[in-house]
Amino acid sequence: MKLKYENEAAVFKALSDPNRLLILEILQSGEKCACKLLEDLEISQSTLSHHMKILCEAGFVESNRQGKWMHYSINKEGYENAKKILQELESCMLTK
Amino acid sequence: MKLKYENEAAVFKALSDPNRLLILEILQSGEKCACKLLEDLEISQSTLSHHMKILCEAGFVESNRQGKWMHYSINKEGYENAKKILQELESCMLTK
DNA sequence: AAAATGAATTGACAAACATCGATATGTTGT
DNA sequence: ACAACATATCGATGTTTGTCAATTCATTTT
Repeated sequence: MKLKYENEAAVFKALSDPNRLLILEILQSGEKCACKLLEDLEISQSTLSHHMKILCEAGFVESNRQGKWMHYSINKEGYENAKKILQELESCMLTK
Repeated sequence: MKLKYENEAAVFKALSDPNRLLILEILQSGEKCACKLLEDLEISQSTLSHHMKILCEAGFVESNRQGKWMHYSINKEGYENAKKILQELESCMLTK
């Protein structure tokens, strides 16, 4: 089923940008607000927002608004899902 | 270190295309020659060759020429590497 | 209600990517 | 050496992606 591969490809696509990997690493040390991420990440505010959307949609990050600040934190589900896909890909369990 | 993230991003980028995931799955059932892959994969010969190069360079696939046929097979190292990166990313062990 | 502030969205643009047809390279059999 | 075949490379093209500045939206504070 072609759709399946597209969903799975999207998961890895989220991990295929250096800035996004850096964001994930920074978040490993705990929840951060967007403004804090911006300090560490020589990119514009709109670019950061764009990356965060991709990471959230792929399940790697959770967001929660606290007042006017947006707080981001690691969502373990994304990692579990990515590892599961890798595992299935490796053991020939994907359904056609 | 910026370079580190680029190398890691390239690993996941290799997995971020539906056709390449399909190729990996097909190879799970054993070594295949390019012509066999071409039969299953509604893409042109040059496109297949391009994808195989990416998969090989990212460490997911090994190639070995047998006469005029090129045989491709799964390279476990790529999967181990990808899982290692995911694990490090998850446990905050990446060196800055 | 108005001003201020943080984040998301929009529109534009260049770089990267997937794809193809055509051509080149490498291998086998005549 | 040559013809046939399998694969790789090249050049072109349309699409996707990462990026930014400008704008809009949401929230808080005055």
